[in-house]
Amino acid sequence: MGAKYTKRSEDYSKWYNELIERADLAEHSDVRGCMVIKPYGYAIWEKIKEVLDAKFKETGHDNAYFPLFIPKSYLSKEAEHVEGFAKECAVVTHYRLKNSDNGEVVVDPEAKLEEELIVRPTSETIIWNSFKSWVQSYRDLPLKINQWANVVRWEMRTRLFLRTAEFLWQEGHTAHATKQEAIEEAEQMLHIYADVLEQYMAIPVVRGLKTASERFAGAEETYCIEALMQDGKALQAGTSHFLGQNFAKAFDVKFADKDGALEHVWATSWGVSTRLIGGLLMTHSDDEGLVLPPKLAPIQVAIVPIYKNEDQLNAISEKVAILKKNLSEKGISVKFDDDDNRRPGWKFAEYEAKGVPVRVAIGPRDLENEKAEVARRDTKEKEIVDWSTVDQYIVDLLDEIQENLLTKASDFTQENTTEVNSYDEFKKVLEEKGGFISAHWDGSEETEQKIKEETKATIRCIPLNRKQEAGNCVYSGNPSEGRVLFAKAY
RNA sequence: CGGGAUGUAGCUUAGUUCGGUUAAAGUGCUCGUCUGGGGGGCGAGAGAUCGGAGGUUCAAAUCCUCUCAUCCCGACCA
Repeated sequence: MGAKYTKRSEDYSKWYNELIERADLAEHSDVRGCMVIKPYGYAIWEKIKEVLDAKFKETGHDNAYFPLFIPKSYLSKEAEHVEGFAKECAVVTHYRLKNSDNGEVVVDPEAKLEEELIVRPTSETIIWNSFKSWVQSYRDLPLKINQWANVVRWEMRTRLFLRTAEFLWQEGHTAHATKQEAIEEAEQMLHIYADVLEQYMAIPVVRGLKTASERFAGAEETYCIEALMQDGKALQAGTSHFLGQNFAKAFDVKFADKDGALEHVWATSWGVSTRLIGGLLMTHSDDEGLVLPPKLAPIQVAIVPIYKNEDQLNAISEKVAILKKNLSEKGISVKFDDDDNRRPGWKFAEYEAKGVPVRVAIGPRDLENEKAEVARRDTKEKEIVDWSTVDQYIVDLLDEIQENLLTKASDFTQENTTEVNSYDEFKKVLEEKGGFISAHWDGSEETEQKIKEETKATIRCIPLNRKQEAGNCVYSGNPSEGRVLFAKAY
C-alpha cells in the first residue's frame, strides 16, 4: 500500500518537509542552510517569475544585473543599513587556493584581498553606487531597475523555501525626483505583489505598513503583504520600501532640476523571493500532497491511460493526442503519461503529490462509452465526462479550481482573524486559535517589544485599509488610533 | 555562539549497553514473469572500506582519544 506520510494535524513542520520531498520540489544541499531547487520546484519559480516580470515591464521597469560581490566599504556608507545586515553577511577574503604539502587544497595566505568583498545580502549599496553616475538631470528620472538574482544571508536556522542561506529573488530599485513619486512607486509595487499573489497564486494577503522595529534597515517606510498559513502563523510574502533620500545621500546621488538646482533623489526598493513557494505550499496543500493553483501549475492536466495491452494503449493514445492538441491550443499544459513502468494507481498518487490540478484517466471502458474520468485535485472529486465535451469541461474546471482555491484561502484568513479587546483575550486567542489578531496598540516600541517577549507574537503590519477607530491599547491601556495585526510569524 | 542528539547500502533504520563467523531489514534500483480503473504479486540480482584519523585488543560498527559533518532546542531574520 501507499507510503505513510505525516498529516498536517500531527506535525505541521514535518508534513511541510515531507511535502517538498514527496513532490520533488527541492532537497537539502551538503552546504549548510542551502537548498537544491529541483526541476519541478524550479518550474513553479519560473511561473512566478514570468508573471511578475511581465508586470514589472508593463509598469516601466527594466531588468539589469549587478555584481554578486560588494566592496565592504560600500556597505558601511548607510549606517542603519549595515547594522541591519552585518550579522549575516558572508565575506570573501581571499582570491586563490593552492595545494598544501600533504596534497590538500588550502586557501593561499598570500592571496588576501586588499579590500574584502561581501556576498550581497541585498544590492542597495552597489546599485546606488552605479546610480550615482547614471543620474545627473531630472531628465534621467525616474530610473526604474529590477534584477533577478541570488542573495546570501547567513541564517542560523533554515527551512526549505522559507528561509535558506542563499535564495533567489528579484529586487527592484528606483530613483525619483520627488518624494511623492517615490512613495507612489513603493505603493504601486506593493499592490502588484498583492495582485499576483491573489490572482495567480490564490494567496489572500493583507497589505500593510511595518512598524519601526520591523522596518527594512535603511528605509523610511516599509510596506508589506502578509499571508496567513494553514497552521495559523503569518508569512511575510513581500516587501516594498520607501527609502527616502537615505541612499541618495549616502552615495551622493543628485540631479539638477529644471531650474538647475541640485537635489538628492528619492528612492524605493522592493522584493519577493523563493519564499513565495513556501507560502504557496502552506496555503493550499493537504495530506495527500501539493495543491497548485492552475495558473502556476507547471503541468495543468495529467492524462493517465489504463490498458492491458499495446492495442488498447494505441487506441487510447490516438484519442488523447487530439485532446492534448485541443488543450494546448488553449494554452493549457498537458502531460500524457504513458510510461509503462508505473501503474495507474501509482501515477494517480504521484500527480496528487505534485499538485497537478486536473487528472484525466482513460481506459477501455471509457473508450467503449465515449467517456473519460476527470478528477480535480482541490476537492478530489471525480466526474465521468462525455468525450465530446471533455476539453471545454477541463477549461472551465481549471478556472473553477483557481477561483475555489482563492475563496477557500480567503475564508480561512477571515475566519482566523480575530478582534480582541483585552490582553487576556489576546493571549487566549493566540494560544487556542492562532491566526491574525486584530488589536489596539499604543504605537510605542516598548509595548510592541513586551508583547513579543511575553507571547512571541509580533506586529505583522498596520493594515493600509484599517479604519480610524479610537480605542485603548490591549497591553498598556494608552490611547490608540486603530487596530494592528499581531501573529506568530515564520 | 551556548545546551542536547545523531552519523551503518541511494533513502529510512536495526545491531553499539556486555567486542567474537560472511554486518541485517524495509524501501528504492536491475532482470524476468503474472499484472494494470487508487502507491501491485511472485522469483532472482546488484548495492556498505559501518562519517574520517589515530589508539586499545588475538579480534572493533561496538571500547578510548581526536576530528569533521548534520539535525533539534535557544539568541537573529525575507
